[in-house]
Amino acid sequence: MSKVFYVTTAIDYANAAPHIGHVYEKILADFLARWHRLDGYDTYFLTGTDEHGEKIAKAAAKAGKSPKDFVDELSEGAFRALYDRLGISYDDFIRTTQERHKRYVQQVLQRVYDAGDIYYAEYEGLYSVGSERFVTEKELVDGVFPGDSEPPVLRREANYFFRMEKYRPWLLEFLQNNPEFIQPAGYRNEVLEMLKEPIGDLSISRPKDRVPWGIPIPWDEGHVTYVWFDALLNYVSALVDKGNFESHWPHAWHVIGKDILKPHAVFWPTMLKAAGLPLYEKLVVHGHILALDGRKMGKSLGNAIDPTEVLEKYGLDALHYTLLRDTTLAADSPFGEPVIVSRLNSDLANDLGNLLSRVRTMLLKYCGGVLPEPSPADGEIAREGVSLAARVRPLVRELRFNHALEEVLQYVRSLNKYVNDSKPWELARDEANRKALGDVLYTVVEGLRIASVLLEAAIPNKARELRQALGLGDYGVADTERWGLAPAGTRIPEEAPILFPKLEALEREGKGQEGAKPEAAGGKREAKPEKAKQPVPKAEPAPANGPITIDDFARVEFRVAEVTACEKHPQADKLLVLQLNVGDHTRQVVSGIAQWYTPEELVGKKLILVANLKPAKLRGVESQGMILAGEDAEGRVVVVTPEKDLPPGARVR
RNA sequence: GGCUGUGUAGCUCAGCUGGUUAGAGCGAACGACUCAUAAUCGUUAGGUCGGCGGUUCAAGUCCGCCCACAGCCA
Repeated sequence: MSKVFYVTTAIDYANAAPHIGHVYEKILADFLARWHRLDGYDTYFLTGTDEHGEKIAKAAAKAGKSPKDFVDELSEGAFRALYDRLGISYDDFIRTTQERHKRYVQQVLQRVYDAGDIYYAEYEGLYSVGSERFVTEKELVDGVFPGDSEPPVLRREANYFFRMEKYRPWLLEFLQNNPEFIQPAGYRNEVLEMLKEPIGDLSISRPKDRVPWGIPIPWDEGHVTYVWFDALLNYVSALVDKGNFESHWPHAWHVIGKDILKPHAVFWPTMLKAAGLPLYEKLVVHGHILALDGRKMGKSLGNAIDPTEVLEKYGLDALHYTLLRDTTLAADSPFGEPVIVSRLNSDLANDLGNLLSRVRTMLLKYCGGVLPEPSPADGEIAREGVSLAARVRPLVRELRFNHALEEVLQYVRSLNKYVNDSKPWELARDEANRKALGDVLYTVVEGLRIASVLLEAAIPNKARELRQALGLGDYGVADTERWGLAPAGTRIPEEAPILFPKLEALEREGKGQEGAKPEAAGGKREAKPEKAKQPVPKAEPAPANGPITIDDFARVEFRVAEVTACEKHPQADKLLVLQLNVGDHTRQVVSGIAQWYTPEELVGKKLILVANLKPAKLRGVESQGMILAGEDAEGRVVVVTPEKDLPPGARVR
C-alpha cells in the first residue's frame, strides 16, 4: 500500500495584495507537504489564485486595466512571487482563468445539469456588490451590508441553481459517521449545526451582460458561472490536467481559513456528490492571525503585519517556524514581531544554532574536523532520538504542529544537557579519553542530524544548512529511526555561517505601556521593568521622536467617561480607583491623582479616557485605561473635562 | 436570543477515555560550567486549575447553574 498525500490551500482572490493570513495558510500547507514528502508519501501540493467575478472586474476597471492584465499582475507578480520567496514548495499553481480549469468546470457543469441537479429560476432581492451575493434585510446594518462601502441594490435576476438542499440529509449523515472529516472538531460542530436546518439551493450563475468576467455556462451563453462552482473545482481541475486525479484525489487535504468553512464543508461535498466524484479526505480549518493585542489586523487599524517586511527582516525559516509553533488551528492566534524575535532567539538561535556551533568547534578543535568512529549506540540520547519520529508523526497527522515542533525542541535541549554533562572539553585534556570524546561528539552529531530532519518541514533551508555544516546530506523521516547513519570519517567544513544570528535589537513599537512584550533580546543586562511605574497622568512626555502621523494618532481611542464611583486604592495612597460610565459599558481605571482630588469631588465629573490602552494592574487593582490630566506651574494635577456637555462614550478626536 | 468553544503559574500554553505532592516554554532570581551565537545546564517561582453547587472512595478532568470572552447562526 503506497502512501499518497495531496494537499491544497484555498486559492487566493486576486483583487488585492497578499497579507499575512494568506501567508499563514500557505505555510501550514507547505509544512504538511514537506513533512509528507520527507515521510515517504507520494506528495502533491497545489495552490493558486481565484480570478473571476464582479469584484475583480470592478477593481480592474478602477485600476484602468483589463481584467486579464489586472489578475496577471496580481497572481504572478504578487501572490506567486511572494510564495516563491517564502519557499512554498507547491507542485502546481493553478489560476482559474487558465484554459485547463475553464474546460473542466464546464464539463462538470454539463454533467450535473444533465443529471437534473441544476435548474433555472428567477430571483429578486437586495444584492451586495461588495460581497457578490444577495443579502437579506436583516443582515443590513444602517442600510449597508457589513463590510461594504455602498448599500445593496435591488436586483431581479434569472439564475441557475444547484439542488444543494437535496443532498443535505446525505451530508449530515456522512459527517456524523466521519468525525475526522472536518478538523479541528470545533468547526465540525459548526457545520453540523448549519445542516440541522435547510440550506437551500445554491445560485451558481450570473447574467453575462452584467458580469462578463467568468466562465460561460456551457448550455447557455448568456450566463457565466458564479464564484463557488468555479473556484472550488480548482482542486480537481488541476489534477485532471496533470493526469494524477485517480491516484491523488482521494487523499486530498484542503487547508482553508474558517471564513470559508461553509463553502468547503457544505457546498463542495454536495457538488462532488452530484458530479459523481469521490469526496476529499480531510478539511483542515485554521483560525485567523490577530494582532498582538488580540484584535483583528487591518490596514485601517495600522496593526497589520506586512509579510514581505517580516520575511526580509527575519528570514523565511524563522517565519515558517514561528507561525507553526505559536499558533493553533482551533482558535485565532495573536502574532507579531515580538513573537518572532523571542522564538527565533530562544529556540532557533540559543538551543539549536548554538548547539551546532559548539559541536562544530569541538570537532574542529579536538578531532581535526573529522567525524569520529562511534562505539555501538546504547545511550539514552540514541534511544530517544530514534523514537522521536514515532512521537512527532501522529502529532503532525493530528494537525498539532506546535506540539510536534516542541517535541523536537525538547530533544534538542536534551542534547545540550548531554554535552554539559559529558564535558567533552575535559575529556579532550587527556589522550586516554580519546574514545569517550569521540563517542560524545558523534552522539551529538547524530542527534542533530535527526532533529534537523524532523524540523525540516518547518525550517527547510536552515535544516539543510545545519547538516551541511556537519558535512551531511539529506535524509527522510525513516532515516531518523535508525541510529548511526552519519558516516564516521566525514570531514566537516572549516567555515560555516552562524545558523540563526541572534537579533539584538527589538523594534520600538511603542505598544501600550508595560505590556506583554516578550522582552526578547538584550535580556540579561539591566532591562529591569522598573516596577511601580505609577502613571501619574501628566501629559505623558511621549518620547518625542519627531512628529507622529495621523494614523499614529488614530490608534488612540479617546472617549468621554463619567465617574460613577470612586474610592481610594486599598494599597496605595497616591492612587484612586475610578468606576467610569463609558456609554455602553463601565470601566475601572486606576489613576495617580489622589493627592489632588478626593473621591467625592470626582464622582459625577466627565473625564477623557484613553479607552484602548492595554489593561494593567496597579498595585493589584486592574486599570482599564487612563484618564487625561495636565499639570500647572506649581505641579498641581488637573483633570481634563469637556468644555460643554458630551454624552458618556462619545468619541474624542 | 440560539448553538459551539474558551477561561490552568507574570506571559504563551500542555494536561487523552476522572486517580500519586497540577506540568512545559518564555520571563525573573540564584547557582554550575566555559566547547558555544553573554550561549548551555541545574535549582527556585508556592497557581482558590473563572465562580457556586452536585455525582464519586477519588474531579482542571463528569453533571447543573452563573460570570467573562470568542466564534458561528438568527
